[in-house]
Order: sequence, then structure tokens, then C-alpha cells
Amino acid sequence: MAVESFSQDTVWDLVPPQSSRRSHTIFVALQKEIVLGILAPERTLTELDLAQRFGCSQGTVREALMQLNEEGLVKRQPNRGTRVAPCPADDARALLNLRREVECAYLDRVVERTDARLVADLRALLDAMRNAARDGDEYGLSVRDRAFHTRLFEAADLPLVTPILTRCLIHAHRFKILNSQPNRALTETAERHLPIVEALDARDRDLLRDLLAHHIATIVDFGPDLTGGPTEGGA
Amino acid sequence: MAVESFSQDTVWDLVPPQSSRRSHTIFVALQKEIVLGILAPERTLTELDLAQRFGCSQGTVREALMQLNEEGLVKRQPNRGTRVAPCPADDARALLNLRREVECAYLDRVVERTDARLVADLRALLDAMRNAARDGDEYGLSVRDRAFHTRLFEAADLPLVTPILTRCLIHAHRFKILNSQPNRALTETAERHLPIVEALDARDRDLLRDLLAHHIATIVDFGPDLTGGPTEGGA
DNA sequence: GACGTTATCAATATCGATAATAAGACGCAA
DNA sequence: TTGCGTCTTATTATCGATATTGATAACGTC
Repeated sequence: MAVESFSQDTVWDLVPPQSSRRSHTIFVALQKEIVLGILAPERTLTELDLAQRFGCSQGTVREALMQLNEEGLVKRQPNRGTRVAPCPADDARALLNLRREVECAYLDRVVERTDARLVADLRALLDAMRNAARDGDEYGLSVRDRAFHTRLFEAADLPLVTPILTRCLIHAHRFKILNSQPNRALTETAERHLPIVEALDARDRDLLRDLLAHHIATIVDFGPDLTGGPTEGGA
Repeated sequence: MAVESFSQDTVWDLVPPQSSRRSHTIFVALQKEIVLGILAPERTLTELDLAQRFGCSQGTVREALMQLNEEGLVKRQPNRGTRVAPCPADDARALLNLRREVECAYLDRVVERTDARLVADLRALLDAMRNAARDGDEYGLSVRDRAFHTRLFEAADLPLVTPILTRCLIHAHRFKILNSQPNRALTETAERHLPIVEALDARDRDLLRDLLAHHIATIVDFGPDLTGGPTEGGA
């Protein structure tokens, strides 16, 4: 099995810290710093500086920057440089709505194609989330969370749609991390995924849809008007 | 004003045939061949071959391929090559639904921000569509069509969402072109955009929404269940 | 004859250097 | 002072060559 890919074609891209390709390592490192806000929005990134920092050549950095551009985490302008993209609340809200649409609309396909390996993968990711939560590793938790939802959606077998979900996921997480205190209840966040796995294992499509919709709606608190109507409370 | 950008940040990326960057020229050329089916799905593309064909170096081709990968038109596998991505009907259908969702859900924002320049741009693109239709240039029409909808959505000022629309647009068009006779009524296709401009100019949000929804729903004929939900599994 | 190991090969990935570009600084004239 | 053309500089864009990778086929051993 291919252990990695060029972009986020498979969840394993997200999980293993080290890749055989230098550009991918740099991509992962910069992605983390941008999502965590270590590299603030509007910050200018120059290819040569990064090349020196990571001890590689300009072209290698360039490839990583193009992948970040693809995710919308940086904005490249021809001959003028690369800047960390801002993360406006309006966009984050729109992407979160899209995410719900994408994740919930094709659960029929997901359930149809669910097999033992999918469930096993999700349980493994859930454990990884628990470990990250226990270690207070908020970003590690975020990475596994994204991998979880990506892996789930991959079962729908819509390869042209998956990258859209990826974009929604990363910006939702980025917005959340950028606009909240370090964090409160990591373990609780991890455990929220347990009922999802259970519902999937039980092939309960309707329950799954409700769980996911609620799960997504309560990720970031945008206030009352997430979709126009306030969802009933609950944790 | 920047006349181009790295990826599809602005519609003018799509329109001018020649760019100052070689990689962008190659990107546009390959995009056209893939959408038109000249480069068939699953066809293998090697960087060195393309470099020879376009008379440039491998790295330049590489950059173009990465942009195509970003759009989902090719699928790159590490160290193993690049292949033209397939265009499954299920994905096309899902992307078309997403497209409707994206284009229609934020028309409030679009109308709020509509100004004379937007309307003028859209009218200019409509004229360009008419010209392409008159010349029997189906691909040229497709390019302007995409530019039209992209320009319209840009008014919503959701920069992180625009690339998603771009992906939906190009795959919708690709699916249509790949799965139909050369084409019948190009002029009719162009003229369908006139009422949209008129409604926008009149700031008639509800009419605009109806027009767009219908416009999008009738682009590709998937049969009875465009949005009705995936009935029995078959294609 | 089956199996693990090694050589080969096609392709990408990376490098270091050079060219092209765009923005801003500078100087000069009206 | 202001406007304009030129020059400088910082940065990306491209190139040509080399290293690395992953698949496959040839090979030797058991």
C-alpha cells in the first residue's frame, strides 16, 4: 500500500510525522505552524528563507508552499511572495456549513461501503485522539480528528470531493484554534467520536446522520446563527 | 492590478491565453486537453516527456502538474508518475450539488456587494460567451462560463470558498463535455446567462436564486434524480 | 520449483545556479 | 512640489544536472 501521496489523498498523509519526501515534511511543519498561529496571518514567507531554515533547496520549499496554497493556508502572488492567508469568520462559517453538507449528504454511500477495516481504522484513530488528548497535544488531536473524518468520508468513494472536505476540515480547525483559549476539554473532544464509530458499526444511517450533524454544528461556536436556526443545546 | 495569479484566484487567470509564466501556459494547455478528453482519463503523463513537448524544463512542467493536481484533473503518485484523473458520474453529480449549494447559499452577500464593475464584467463575459458560441468554440465558451460564475461568486468575498467553486465548475464542465456529443446549442447556452445578469442588475435576490438554481440544475442531465438522493446504487 | 535477494530501469525529487520580474527608491526636470 | 523615467533590490521562475525512489525482472539459493 502506498504509504503517502502528493496531497491529502489519504489520511495517512496526515498522521506519520516523517515522510520520505522532504517537501512533504516541510509542508506538514508549516501547516502546523500556520494552524497554530505560530505563523500569523499576513506574515510573509520567502522561499529562500524557508530553504535556509529547513536546510534544503528553494525548489523543495516551493513545492511545500504550493501544497499549502492548494489548501488555502497561504496565498501566493506571482513574483511577489507568499503570505499566510487570513482566516475570516465568514469563510470559516461557510466552510463549516459546506462541511456538514458534504459529510452528511453521502452517508448512504458510506454505510453501504462500510467494512471491518474502516471501523478498525476509525477506532485506531479514536485511540490516537485519546492519547493526544491525554498528552495535552491539541494539535495532535486536531490532526487525528481530521484524519478520522477524512477516513470516514473516503468510504463514500467520491475521490473528487474528498479534497473539498479536507479544505473544510483544516480551516474549521484553524479557525477554532486561532479564536479560542488554548483549550479546555481535549478528552471530551476525543470521546465525542465514539458514538459515531458505534453508529457506523451498527450501520445505523439515520443515527449516524444526526450524530454527525450535531457533532459538526457544535465544533465552533459561531453564536446563534450557524445555519440560520439555533440547534438545540447539548454537549 | 495583478493580471494573473498562481491558481484560480481570479477569473482573469482563465481568460488570457498567454501568461508571462511558462508553467501557467502549460497548465492552461493541459487543462484544456484534459477537459476536452484529448488526454483521456487514466492516460499517463511523464514530466520529462511534457518538458520536451513544451520545450521547457522538468521543474516547470512539474509546477503545472501540481496545479492540475490541485484541481483534481490529474492524480500524482509519489515517485510513480502522474495520470489523468477519471471523471466518475457519482463525483460529477456530487460536485454539481455542491456547486448549487455554494452558488445559491451566499447570494445575499453577492447582491449586497454588487457594484457597477461586477455587472460590467459579467456583461463582458457574456459577450465573450456569445462570440465563442458564434465561432463554435465549445471550450472557449466553457472557459468564459466558468469565469462568469467565478466572477459572480467572488462578489460574495469568501476567498477560502472560491477555490471550491472552481473545482465544482471545472469538473461539471469536464463531465458534460466528456459525456455528450460535441454540442448542439452553444448560443443558447451563452444566452442563458443574460437573465442572470439582468436579475443581478435589478438586485432581485430571489429571482437570482431561482435562476441560478435552475441554471445549474439543467447543465448536465443526470436523469431524474439530480438531487433526489442516491436511489438504487447503480450509476 | 518456490522464495528471498539483488541488479536494472523509468520516473520523480532535489539541488545549485541563473534569468526574469515587479515594487519601491532615487534622481531629475517642469 | 510634483510627476515621470530609471535603477536597485528582493523575490520568484526557470534551467540543467544529479540523487533517490519504487517497481520489475533476473538471479542464486534452498
